[in-house]
Amino acid sequence: MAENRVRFPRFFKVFLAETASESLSIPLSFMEELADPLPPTAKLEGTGGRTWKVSLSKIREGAYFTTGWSKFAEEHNLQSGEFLTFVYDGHRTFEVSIFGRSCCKETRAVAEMVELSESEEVEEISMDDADDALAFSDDQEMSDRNSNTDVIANPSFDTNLKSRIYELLIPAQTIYEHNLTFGRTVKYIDAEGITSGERGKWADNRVCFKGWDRICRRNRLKMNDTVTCELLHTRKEVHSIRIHITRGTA
DNA sequence: GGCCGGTACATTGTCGCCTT
DNA sequence: AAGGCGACAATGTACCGGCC
Repeated sequence: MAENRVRFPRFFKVFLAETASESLSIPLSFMEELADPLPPTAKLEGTGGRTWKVSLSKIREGAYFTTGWSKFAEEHNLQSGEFLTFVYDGHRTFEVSIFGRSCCKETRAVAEMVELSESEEVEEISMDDADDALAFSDDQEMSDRNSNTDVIANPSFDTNLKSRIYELLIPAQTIYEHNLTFGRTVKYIDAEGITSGERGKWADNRVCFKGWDRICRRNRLKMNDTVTCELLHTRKEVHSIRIHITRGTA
């Protein structure tokens, strides 16, 4: 199935208007995939088949899409909380896919009208970029093939800032409900990029992951903020946790 | 026989203490 | 300061007995 395809390096970001409308940071862990020195520009290939030229800037140790990014964001009508995947061809082109809040891949800023049968479009979601970044649960995948309802495809749970900030506890109920398994590490994905955490060892086999303090700190979490942790998995094995933060009002 | 309330036990979430 | 792990409180569930 997917194993025969060329595996280009890829990363994904959650778009937040307040931090990413003018520029977008490229995850530090992705820097090793980029040429050194950094090329001055890159090409973004949108979901509608058009391309945008953007500047690549190195700020401190990180790289950013700068000039041209805001135009891309505007023309794709990017909204906070939407999920973007970037597939890098190894030269200068990033193929960008947009997953709206329905968790389905969306086509925006089209170059021309292209007739796409429903089955083709869904196939693209499940076979292409989504297989690494977004893993749909078996049940949800089936339902998404038949409808485009506004539901969250991946298991998720809510948490908030605890006194024990360096561990993230995965609720047993969530694990049980979705029959999930976990490896030795998990990737945390938030608006700032990707970081990873190792699994903690608890006597009663409950599941918790370290490195959560980095997420708490870089997102400046407060006690009244709600953090929705979306569990991205492949065949029920969770490989990443996507972080959505709802700021409290108190 | 079916329903309801009380109790016991199991499970889970959080926190504190000790070690590194 | 960070991490490991146990203690304990809170919550959920199963079981049992009494009543209608």
